Amino acid sequence: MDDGDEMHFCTTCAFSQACQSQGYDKATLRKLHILVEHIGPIKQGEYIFREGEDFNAIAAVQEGTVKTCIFDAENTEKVLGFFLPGEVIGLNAIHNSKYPCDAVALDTVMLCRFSFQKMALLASQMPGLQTQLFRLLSRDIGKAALLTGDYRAEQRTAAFLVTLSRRHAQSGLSATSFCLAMSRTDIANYLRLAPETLSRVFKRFQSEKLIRASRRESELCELASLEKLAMPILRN
Amino acid sequence: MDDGDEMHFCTTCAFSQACQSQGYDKATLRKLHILVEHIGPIKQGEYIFREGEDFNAIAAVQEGTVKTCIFDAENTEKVLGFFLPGEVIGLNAIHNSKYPCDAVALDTVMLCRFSFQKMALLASQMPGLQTQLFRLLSRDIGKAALLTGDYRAEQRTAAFLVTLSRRHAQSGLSATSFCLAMSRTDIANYLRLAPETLSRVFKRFQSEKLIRASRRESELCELASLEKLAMPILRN
DNA sequence: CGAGAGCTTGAACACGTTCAAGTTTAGTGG
DNA sequence: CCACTAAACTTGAACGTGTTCAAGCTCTCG
Repeated sequence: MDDGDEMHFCTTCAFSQACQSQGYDKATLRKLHILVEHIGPIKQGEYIFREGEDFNAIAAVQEGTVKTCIFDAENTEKVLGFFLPGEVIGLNAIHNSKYPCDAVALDTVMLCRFSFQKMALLASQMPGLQTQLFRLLSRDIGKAALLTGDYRAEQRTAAFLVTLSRRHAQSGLSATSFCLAMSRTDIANYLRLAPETLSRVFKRFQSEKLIRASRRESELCELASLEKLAMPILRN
Repeated sequence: MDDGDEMHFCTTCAFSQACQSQGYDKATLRKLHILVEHIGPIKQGEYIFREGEDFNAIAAVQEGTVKTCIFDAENTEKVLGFFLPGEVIGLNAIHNSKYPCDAVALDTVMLCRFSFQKMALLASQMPGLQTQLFRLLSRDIGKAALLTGDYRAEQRTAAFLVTLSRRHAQSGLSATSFCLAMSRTDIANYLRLAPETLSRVFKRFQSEKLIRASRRESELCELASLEKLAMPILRN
């Protein structure tokens, strides 16, 4: 891959975006681009990293969807999160140098991988990059809010859909019509609901014309109503 | 306050510990100590920061206990966390330069405050400090695990007590006997349980001789049993 | 001693779970 | 192209845990 490609490729990465907007010279930017490792395509079901493995790199999702999960004491899967294009996985592995969860590709995934050590070193020379990293980490701290609460199944589901919608929109995609890469079971697991409950909520939403969902295709017909439902969780 | 005092004071801060163990020279260390602002005593019920305020500093708790919370859409309080001595508040405020929650003193609190901007700048020159900051942030990402799950009230409560015990032990205090700075109501709120439910769980634990708790004093008589109960949540 | 907040206790209720059976879907080989 | 299979999803009914509501208790501090 030549420089041009790399440059183009990396504009979708949060890191590069941040640094480019800081007005660094091309030589410095190149240092960042050298760290980038273009990984993929990773096929559905393949692991990106596994719990307990040594941490060495964080990665920005380029394409596809990644699921993170752990197996609890009874060896049942617990879904921790979903990562869409533009989002970064591995940040929770820094603190004790081991990945604390599995990361699995839900569909065909392309990644932008960075050696964290080298990136941190570079961050010392590029204040913008350091700030960006701190921000990225800080943002993830409060992220679990969706799960962190005794909300109704309807509210949880609405909040999930709204969040997904907003994240899609941030990538410039449609906010009201998208394709879910994850199964109902995974969503239910993530929302800490029984699959049966989620199924019933989806049905109710459909009968109330809030959404139209066939299998994986989803359309949010009344985003405003969903946002209203999700208010207690998302607070905006 | 003279330098000696400051030095002594700061040995309990995670930052200083990290940097001292890196073998920095005294001049560099002093740069870090200059950033420290010694705040307190803050009286029970006083706010350390409020939601929406501009972020400028993070702070390590020196003494006492801090509660973080927000008010949800229905204007009911939602407790997000408790911070014991040695723990750092404000990390979740970095990403958009506003505190996303309130921080309240639950008893008399002493703080070590750092301008984050200056600290980040210093971190560029001190790789050990930068690493420490990244670790601190990364550690908080997965921290909400206690709330993030559809666990039984007993398991939640056990996990809460065990976590508290471990955090106490880390400060060199007794792991089995301590004084809770927070009210039952706050604990219940934090664990997303009704106060009534928590009360019943405490009663059950006492009748099973797992704990002895009078008002605020708590004694964990069978830490092993509690840890077993909490296993599904804490995973060790 | 009295007032008020915090905590406890009991009984009815509700939401989501569980279990069991049925339906749809996607993937496979004849 | 269709039949077959396994997995995912849906539907219904009984159940259980935690909530809610209402009342009573107990500390603490004026």
